[in-house]
Amino acid sequence: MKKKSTIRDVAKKADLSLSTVSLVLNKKGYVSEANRQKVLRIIKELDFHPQRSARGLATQLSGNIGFILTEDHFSQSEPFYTRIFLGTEFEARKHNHYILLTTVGKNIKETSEAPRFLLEHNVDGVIIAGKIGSSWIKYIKNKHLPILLVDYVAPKVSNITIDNRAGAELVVQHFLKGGHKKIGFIGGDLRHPSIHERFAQYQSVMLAAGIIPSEEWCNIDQPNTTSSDGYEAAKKIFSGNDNKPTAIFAANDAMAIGCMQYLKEYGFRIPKDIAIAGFDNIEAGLHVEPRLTTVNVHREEMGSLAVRRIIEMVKEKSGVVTKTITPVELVVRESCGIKMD
Amino acid sequence: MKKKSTIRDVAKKADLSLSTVSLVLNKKGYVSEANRQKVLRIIKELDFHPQRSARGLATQLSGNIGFILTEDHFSQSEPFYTRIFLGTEFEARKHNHYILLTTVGKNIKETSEAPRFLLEHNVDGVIIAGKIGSSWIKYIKNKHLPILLVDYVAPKVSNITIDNRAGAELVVQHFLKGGHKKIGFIGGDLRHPSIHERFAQYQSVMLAAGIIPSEEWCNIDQPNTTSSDGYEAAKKIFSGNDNKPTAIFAANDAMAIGCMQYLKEYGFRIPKDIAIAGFDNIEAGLHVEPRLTTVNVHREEMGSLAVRRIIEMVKEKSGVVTKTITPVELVVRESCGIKMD
DNA sequence: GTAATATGTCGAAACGGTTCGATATAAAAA
DNA sequence: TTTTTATATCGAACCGTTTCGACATATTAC
Repeated sequence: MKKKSTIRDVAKKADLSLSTVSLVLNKKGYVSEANRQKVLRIIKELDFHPQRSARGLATQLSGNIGFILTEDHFSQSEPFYTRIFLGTEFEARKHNHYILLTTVGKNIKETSEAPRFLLEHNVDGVIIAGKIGSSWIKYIKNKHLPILLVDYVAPKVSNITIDNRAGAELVVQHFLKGGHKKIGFIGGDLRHPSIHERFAQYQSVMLAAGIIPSEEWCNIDQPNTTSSDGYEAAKKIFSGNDNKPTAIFAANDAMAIGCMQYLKEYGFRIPKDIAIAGFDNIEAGLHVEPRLTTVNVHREEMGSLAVRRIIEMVKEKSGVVTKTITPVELVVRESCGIKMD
Repeated sequence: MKKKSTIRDVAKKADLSLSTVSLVLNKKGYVSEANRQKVLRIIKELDFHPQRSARGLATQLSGNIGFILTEDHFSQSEPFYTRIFLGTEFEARKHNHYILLTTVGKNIKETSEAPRFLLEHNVDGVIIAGKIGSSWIKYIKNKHLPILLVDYVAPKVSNITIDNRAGAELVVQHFLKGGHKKIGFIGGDLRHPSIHERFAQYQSVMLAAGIIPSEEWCNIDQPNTTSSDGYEAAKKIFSGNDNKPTAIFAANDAMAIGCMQYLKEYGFRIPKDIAIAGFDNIEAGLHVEPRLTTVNVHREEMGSLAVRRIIEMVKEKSGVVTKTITPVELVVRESCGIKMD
């Protein structure tokens, strides 16, 4: 029907200048309380919303935040990073920002072009979730854009990570409390810091408990951390090997589920013969039989934390590198056969 | 290091006016081939990229496309719509557009506020994936924005849908060819047009084959179409009922998988005792034992189709309502125990 | 009582593009 | 040859906001 209203319409109707209205809009400078109320009222009346592009042009800020995911991370059937994205989306709304999601190849050469939002200076900062090639990080740094890594680390870059060590410790202690000694670990892609930390902490807790973890209980050679990697890892450990573990700590839930699949097919009873626990607390862990004991990770919260942090970084421009660790907790279900007390 | 270059820098270096450079940029009007080449070369040299906000302000177009998903659709563990989103993202890149993803409550009242991109006129068109309350559609229409529904229908709104009837027919025919007569259907949320069509076509193919589908073979009362709904539906059909079907066509893969879970737990052998097929061809169908026969849906393609279509709609402004149906194909795996020939 | 400071308002200049005539020349039609 | 039409280039206005500096008034300090 009627045309979009602009700040001019508001100013005219309020019998004030553009500047004053703008000051109200941005909560800046001095405006008398009476006029501020008047302006606010008229803005409501006209259903006025400042136009993004105009504001962007004037401030040289887009109000957008780039969210980069590698293609393989996005395509994973279990939406781990997607959940983090969702968290960013919610939080961004509150701060009147938009998230621009894009996927890229692992390294910059693999893809024909960089995300357009980088080329067009259409984001004020970039959040990267999960493992990514360092070439990308270098490239973005070069554009002088704030970067924040989520569930990944790189030198001199701010990040938000999971308390993997605490999580691993909770799992191993839980097994120990249940009387297990021969606790194994399955994992893949140890170059991912999260996986690496989980493994490292598994080892040190075992040693601290006076148990030397046997190599026969473990398999960390899988290329990835999907459920089929878990299946393969289980095969390696449980086929033709006398020194079998009685419990398995999987690097993540997907692998745990693949592992369970193998065990069930080959007649092992869970948790009676083999206890098992994962990490991440993905949905699917609720739908397996028995339900999977795991470590809960606050994915949405990591996302919203990331947004708050990156907005700060955009404002500050100081370039201080911050490292934030988000807590985890043990979620005990039936796959371990151990009661909480 | 150096500042972002602007169209002015390009013009100066090329010894041409702003207008001419702009014409080259937008492939409009007349520009001599020599000058066009010169401009293009200098753009490369200066690594110039027109700034989004400036262009947006001038054209009154944002270059953004809104992608709306209801919260429950997004949160589903199986990323059906997420895949469609991915398709839109890829396609949008090619057309130099961005996708703004947002989630909303089922109906407009449930959520405190409309997506900001609607308020701020920060999108040129809106893609809605999956079922959504009609209040939303009305609201967006009111903003005079082009709308395109994907995997959903509403009166007087353009859409892109799946050829559900063809898919259902393929499945039922496949069962019939395998000698099955007592073919059941499980489903939920029949108000979703896709589910409804699958069920309707199941019925009509059965009738056409001279079989009256017994109610005892079917369960369509589940509230949703998740795997636990599938589990429940299977329980209804297979517990305490003599007239059991020998084959089950599930409204989607998630339900099929839930159904398989029930059957396995209660000692039915798949496909020997019960054959089963789903719809959607989700990843998880590959990871169940036996692997799930299903109907493949081109999700990414639906997404890219959607983007192309909505961009056309933005350009045309004609408001012609179009309905596009995307094809499907049968994917035969082991869960039916029927060979292809 | 005057100088310094805090508060309130506004005009005008950006920000970086697009696009509408106006103008000039070359090619085609009369 | 003159008139029309197609091709090429440009200047200037415009899109809707923010923000700087100027100005005016009210308050406080000295």
